[in-house]
Amino acid sequence: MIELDETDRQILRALRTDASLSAGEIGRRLGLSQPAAWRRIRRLTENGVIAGRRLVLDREALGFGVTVFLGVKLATKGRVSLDEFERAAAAIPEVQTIEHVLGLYDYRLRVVARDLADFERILRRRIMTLPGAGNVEANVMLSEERLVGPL
Amino acid sequence: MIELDETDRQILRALRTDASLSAGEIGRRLGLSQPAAWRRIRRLTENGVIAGRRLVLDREALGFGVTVFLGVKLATKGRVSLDEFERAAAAIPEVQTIEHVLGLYDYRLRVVARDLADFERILRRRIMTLPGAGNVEANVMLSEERLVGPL
DNA sequence: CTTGAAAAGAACTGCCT
DNA sequence: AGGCAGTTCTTTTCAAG
Repeated sequence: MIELDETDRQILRALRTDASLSAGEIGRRLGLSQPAAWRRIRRLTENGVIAGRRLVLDREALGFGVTVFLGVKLATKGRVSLDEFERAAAAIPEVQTIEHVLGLYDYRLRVVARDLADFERILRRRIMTLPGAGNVEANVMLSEERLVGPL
Repeated sequence: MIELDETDRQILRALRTDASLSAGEIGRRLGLSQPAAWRRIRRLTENGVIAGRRLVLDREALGFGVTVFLGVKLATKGRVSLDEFERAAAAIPEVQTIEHVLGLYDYRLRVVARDLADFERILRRRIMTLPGAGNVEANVMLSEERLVGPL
């Protein structure tokens, strides 16, 4: 675990909302010089606190109107079947994330589809046929609020 | 829905993995000039396909070793209680995302905590006391694979 | 830590095919 | 739509306090 001071936290708070902010702009907001802010950002990147910068795409604009969360309980669980399941799930283009979890389910999948008819096709042809897949439970996303989380 | 050609898709594929790539670098990879790539990126941003650029933070490096997915079924559901629930949930710092879903649950929450003891504190003190919260089901994240999804 | 300056690179503009 | 040339701005590094 890496120790951060309050200034580092403020930098991360600003950047996680908008990663396109320049070091100069960050510095202006926090009362730091441009090089000071830049050095801190570089340090946070080097020590791994900043793991990357990603584009946020508008799924609706891309024609994916439906997002579904799947909870999958495997029928048979050996180490081999976990790897097998993950590889097969990762090969489905509509699957956005694969989370291995402990609890009622074994895996949580985030799946996008053009519409519900498209989702049904994916569910029947791709998800239900995943190796080892037992019970599958689905929740259709109505709205999402992306918060930032603690810092 | 916005129509994209194959070049636009290639640009998005490159940027969604690493949003810090410059227009020039993108152009080099696709055999486009820097202004051509830049104009396409601007167009994608203006028409809303690119919704933003976000930092990816390493939660472990920040001292949050535990991520838990909660499925929450509300006890009473009126429009008022949905808003109330969302506002109260959003006020919990450890809550990273709030998804309103249709299915077995009403809400899915992504929660981070320093460790399991910390999570128990959050669950008992903050989650269980959310207005309208009925059944709460939890899945502890073991590992996560972030894929990109279709394009 | 700061300021200032300089070099490199990226962003942006206008004009051309 | 794309390319080329040029301008402006930011990033990045360095020197010095």
